[in-house]
Amino acid sequence: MNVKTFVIRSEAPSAALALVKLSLEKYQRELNAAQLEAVTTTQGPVLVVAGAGTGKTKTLTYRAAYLVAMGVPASEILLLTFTRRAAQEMLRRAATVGDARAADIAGGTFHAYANRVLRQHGAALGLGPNFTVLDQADAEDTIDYCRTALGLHDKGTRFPRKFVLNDMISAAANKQQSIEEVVLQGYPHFEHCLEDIGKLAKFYSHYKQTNNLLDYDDLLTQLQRLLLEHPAIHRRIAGGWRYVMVDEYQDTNLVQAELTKLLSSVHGNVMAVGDDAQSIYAFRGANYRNILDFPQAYPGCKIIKLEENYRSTQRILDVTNFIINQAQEKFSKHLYTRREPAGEFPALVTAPDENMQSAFVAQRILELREEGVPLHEIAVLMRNGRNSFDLEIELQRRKIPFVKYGGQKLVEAAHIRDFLSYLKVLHNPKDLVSWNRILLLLEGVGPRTARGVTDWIKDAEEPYSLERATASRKYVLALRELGELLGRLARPEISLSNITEAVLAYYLPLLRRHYFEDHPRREADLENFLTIISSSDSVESLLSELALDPVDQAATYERLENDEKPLVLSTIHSAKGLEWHAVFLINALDGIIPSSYALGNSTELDEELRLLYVALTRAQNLLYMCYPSLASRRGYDYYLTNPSRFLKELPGEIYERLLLVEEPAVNLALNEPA
DNA sequence: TGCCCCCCTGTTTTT
DNA sequence: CAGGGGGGCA
Repeated sequence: MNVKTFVIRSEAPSAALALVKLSLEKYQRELNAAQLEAVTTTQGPVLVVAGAGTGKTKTLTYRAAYLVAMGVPASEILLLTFTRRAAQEMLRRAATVGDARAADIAGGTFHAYANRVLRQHGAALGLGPNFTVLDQADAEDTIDYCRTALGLHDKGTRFPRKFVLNDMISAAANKQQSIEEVVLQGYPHFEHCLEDIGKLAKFYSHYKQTNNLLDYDDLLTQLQRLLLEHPAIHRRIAGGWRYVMVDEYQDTNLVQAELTKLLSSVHGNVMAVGDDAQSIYAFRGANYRNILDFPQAYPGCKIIKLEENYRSTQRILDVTNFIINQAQEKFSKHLYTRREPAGEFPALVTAPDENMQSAFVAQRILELREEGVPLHEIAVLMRNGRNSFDLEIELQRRKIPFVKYGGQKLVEAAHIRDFLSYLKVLHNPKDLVSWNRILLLLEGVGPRTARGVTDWIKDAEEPYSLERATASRKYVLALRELGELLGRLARPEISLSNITEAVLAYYLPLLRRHYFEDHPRREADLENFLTIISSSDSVESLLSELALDPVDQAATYERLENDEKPLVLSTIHSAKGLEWHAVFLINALDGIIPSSYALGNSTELDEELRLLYVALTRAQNLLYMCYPSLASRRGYDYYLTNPSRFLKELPGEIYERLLLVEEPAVNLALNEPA
């Protein structure tokens, strides 16, 4: 098909034109040719393939500012990004580039955007406006609840666990496949219970429908359904977006790709930005093919490549280019920089064991700080959240403040979820999963009793009159106390802070009993959590904020004692899009990166390689790739390890090796005058 | 029948 | 380190 573009000239007021001319000089001065082209190409579909550190964010930011300066109302621009943080940061910067109005551009994740639209138009699908969003842990609990309801819980031992079930159901939604296909392809060892899994998936779906619940995948698929099945609504919504921009397009899944198409279908002005070499979310249904297929999906699409790197030194790029070239699937970009000088060689650091690795990292960080590098300009990256435990202890010992991103989140910790369950029940008295959770905290109440009570709640007119739920006198007092508390707090005039205070007073004794061994730590967590959420103004907004934009600090969070901005610890996934002066990658071991789960499969192995690539390309000036040659399992039982297979082939002339040795006692003797 | 405690195992990454 | 399963006990 031949496609030409025909530009309809807008009759912009001349004042705006003058402004554009004026600022165009600024754009020409501050952007390179490819970036400028991406910024000023406003009509039709555009794909920007942007290598790591090539000014991707800058390009999007300037484009947003440019569009607004051209006179496009901010309310007609939609910017979809991977995290809400990224969107806010981008819009804030856009406002400083050109026009303060740029800050009013609608931005956020696909999920957050879907949430907004569905609250408004969900009625067309039979959704109430006050549906509850289930985060992953909620979804798992709900699935577990459904499993029990179907009586699949005591059918023997081989039934998948709740998080596996959730993965299956989610994969089916994200890849637009049937649950049977997913199980047969990805979980052949569960083929024998295919039928029960299918039954459960159906029941779960039905349960969500009748209880006004949406999980993450539903947010996307329901929005898709809304746009597909209701042309009038589709026209109105898509008609409102004159410009659609999608960041990190390589991490979109099929549904998101489809949504992009649907949302931009009226005006046809869509820009996708991404890097196929940085696709790291396949486990979530992301398909990096989306970005490769973009030109086919949007005939007439203009492709712009950004290849000049502004972030890293040449020596870092030499290593990262080599790394990514080991991929089975070849990438077409080759990053270069004009930065001078070439910088320090990236270092491969072999530590005798994990403690020494931590000691090295901590010591080197302190040295850098002495040299004037602020702590927050340094990051320690790891494959999974638990890889940093040893280092965290070392950092605490040396009083180095840090924040940790990724890994287990505060809102996923059992005690925080307990606490939130009270709020959820207040928000939605028919939330049986949350009821179940808080009932189980009562002394003497187990699954069976809890089940009886939730069965009663399901049809109860006054669900807070809990004492009517059971004939057994054993629990009546505890149930009455709980019911009265909730009944008192359910009034609309009670403020969120009053609610949290009362719930805390009620819950603390339960927490101490239930998590006796480590309750002080958990109490501290809870306190920390309450400070974080104190800015919310209602239970409803708090809950949906938490589901869609969870407090992204991990549960272990060192409070700062002074004003110094902390060192950053982060999983590689959470480090996406960020950069630091110095980057330490720790535990770069075979079996960790690449993960042992990916070893058997070259597609997954490639994703691990891209992940390593993402980690290393975060570094501006200094890069340390560390691994311990001896690791321990559960604190004893040491065994030898191998460094990541991806690092083995690195040519000797592009990096340097650092062998760690303990300061020999001899030196002390020599330094001391006899 | 239902609850509680101990032991075991293993979750990579996130909206 | 946390959650699930199994066994023991009321």
